Amino acid sequence: MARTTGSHADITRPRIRAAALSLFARHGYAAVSMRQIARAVGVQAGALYNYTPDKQSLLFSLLKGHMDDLLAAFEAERFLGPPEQRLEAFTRFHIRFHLERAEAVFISYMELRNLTEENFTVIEELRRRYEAALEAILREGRQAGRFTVPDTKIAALAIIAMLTGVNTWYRSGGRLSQGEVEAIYWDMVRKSVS
Amino acid sequence: MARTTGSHADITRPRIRAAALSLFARHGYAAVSMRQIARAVGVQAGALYNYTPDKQSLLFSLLKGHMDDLLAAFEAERFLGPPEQRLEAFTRFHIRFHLERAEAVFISYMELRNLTEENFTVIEELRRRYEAALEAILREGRQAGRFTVPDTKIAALAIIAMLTGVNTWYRSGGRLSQGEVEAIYWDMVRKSVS
DNA sequence: GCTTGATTTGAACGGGCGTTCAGATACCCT
DNA sequence: AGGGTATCTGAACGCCCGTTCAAATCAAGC
Repeated sequence: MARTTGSHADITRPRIRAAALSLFARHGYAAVSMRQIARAVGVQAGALYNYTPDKQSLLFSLLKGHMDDLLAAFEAERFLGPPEQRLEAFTRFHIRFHLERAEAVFISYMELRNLTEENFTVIEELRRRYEAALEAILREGRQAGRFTVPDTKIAALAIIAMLTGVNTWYRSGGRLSQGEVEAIYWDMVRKSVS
Repeated sequence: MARTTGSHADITRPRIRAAALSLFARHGYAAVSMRQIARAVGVQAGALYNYTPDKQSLLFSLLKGHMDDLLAAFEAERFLGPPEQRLEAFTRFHIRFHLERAEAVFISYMELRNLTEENFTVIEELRRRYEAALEAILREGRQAGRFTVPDTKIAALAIIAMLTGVNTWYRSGGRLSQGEVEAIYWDMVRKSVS
């Protein structure tokens, strides 16, 4: 009989994913070899191929997983109430979610060009869906006369770029707590669409 | 006597830099080989080493050149007048300058991690100087009672992240002209610090 | 405790990497 | 016309790459 419980795969697979995520974030996909990932896991390079058909699929799986997590977490939040409240919830959610997974966020932006065209299309569509969710909030706020936004599509992209920028400088234990950072950014976001 | 005018170096050097810039932007520093760069220039790989001691120096030179250009162009603008006017000038300058050199901007963000520690420090310091220039505008505007900014340091980073985000979606010939984009972003920046 | 299949090893494959350098080439100068 | 040097070629160096696969190892169920 096959071993179904407690098999090494249950342990090795996440360790490979974690090692690949960390190494890709630190050195870049192209600069990291399968042997380096294997070494980080404590295994020979050949063993990785029990878990991924190739290096490209490993990258794609990490990015796809990250985007799926993002959309799932977003939808689980169920933003309710008036537009201002929903925009604030989005702002705080975005900062919190992205700070919690800095490495995944990093490679999701940096390694897009290392995806095959087919894989890139998939990730881009998921990202587009997330952007559309923010744009919907802005559009409804504008229709309700609560927001003044010349172009909701661009405003959505601008806000996301601004918020994601937190990841480039925030370090926990620094001058500001995460809550303070959220408050500062919410202040700017709120005013920028008022 | 040495050939001093019309030497091939005057032609080859910029072609190497242009090819490297373009290839690094498209595929990433680590994924591009010296042989690929040479092929794009129409030369053998060995010839590149008449112009750069090694691949790392070539990358650093491109990034350093970009940052020097940025600071030189910024200082040449001589932002004058009241804080609002200077902030608007900064906003439009940033968008214009960055859209004009999308490839250099791209690698200046993406390839920082492929710099040696020493080279990274140099680029980081130049970037810090640019950020400080924006922060100075915000700080003076706040002191003059024209801006409401809870944290000028973070506001500067947030604004720069928002503005640089234009590069990820803007394509000339698209729905909006560059002037329209500048106007939309200036509207958001202005309000965000009001 | 043996069988069986999941998991891993370790070696090999062809190929590309960054860099070096002796020799060939091309062009300016006298 | 010929000398001299800036520039380039082409081959070579040792090394690492992604991937494959037969054989070894391991652990669960009988």
